[in-house]
Amino acid sequence: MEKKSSNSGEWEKMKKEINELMTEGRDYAHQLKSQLESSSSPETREHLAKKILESYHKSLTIMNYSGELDQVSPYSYSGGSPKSDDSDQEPRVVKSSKKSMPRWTQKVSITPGFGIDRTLDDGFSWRKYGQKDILGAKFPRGYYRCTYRKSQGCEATKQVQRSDENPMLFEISYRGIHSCSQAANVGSTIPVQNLGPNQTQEHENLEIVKESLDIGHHNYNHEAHLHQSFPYPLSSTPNLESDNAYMLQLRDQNIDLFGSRSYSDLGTNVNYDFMASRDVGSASHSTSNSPSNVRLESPYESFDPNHPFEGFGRFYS
DNA sequence: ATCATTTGACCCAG
DNA sequence: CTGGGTCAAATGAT
Repeated sequence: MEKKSSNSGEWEKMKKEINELMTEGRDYAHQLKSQLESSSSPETREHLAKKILESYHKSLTIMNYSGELDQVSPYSYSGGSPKSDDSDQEPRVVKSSKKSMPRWTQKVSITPGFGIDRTLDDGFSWRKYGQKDILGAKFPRGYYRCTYRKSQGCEATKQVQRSDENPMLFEISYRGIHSCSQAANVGSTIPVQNLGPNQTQEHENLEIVKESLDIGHHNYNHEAHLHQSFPYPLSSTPNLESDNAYMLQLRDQNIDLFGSRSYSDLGTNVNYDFMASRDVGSASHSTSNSPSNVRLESPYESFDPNHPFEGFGRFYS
């Protein structure tokens, strides 16, 4: 299998990223191990566990995507039903430079009260630059680009589209690889400590969801509580279950990851679309800067208990 | 004042 | 021409 020559650049970059991510994950794991031995605060441990998970998640994303470059295998897995998934309605047409960027889709379902943050928060900071009504779709599509596009020339973008059927399902399609410093440092969602230059990240995370959720204007009838707009408790709240649960989850995922299932925590469904080729200008930096999250409380805590999400029962284990 | 989001206009590929 | 993606001025938030 030969890959396009133009892919090699991407490949090298991804390789490097994966390497960094895995190394980082290992380091965090080590830290966590020692933290466990010495009775440290549960927050610290949780934090570490989260970082590890993020590292894994990211590297897997990259790996899976890069796999598409090598071999054309429609990598797709769902967190619940292994049914026809490959049939994504995505234009797999590549042509111009811009559209030839690597692209893959991730289906994310949020669950009230659980790991939404991690599901929607991919660890990168995004800035919204547009929103469009899409033909046939109830909800508009949000367009985001890397916050550091200007400063670092990072061309990564993503689109967030809420599912018609399931308002809690989001289809997030990514385009391009991050070339910004974020790429080198995955663990961006830090519960405590605020070291980042700007704390845009937590905003982004929230906004993304908020927007996407808030855009029911299309089929808004007087019937529903207009102001409701799905105030899920999302955010990058580190409000994870407990250390133990989290650790178990972590272990579970590890198994899955290297087993056959892979990341299937919250119904996260990743759909990788191959094709790509277009070197992303700058090489990846390796700044030690860490965008952080200072979110400790969720502004969307006040969601309606009236409307249960039973219809979406399949999300969380 | 700065930076992010909103939103209609604009661009362009199909 | 149409629809999807992006731009950029206005607006909003901090």
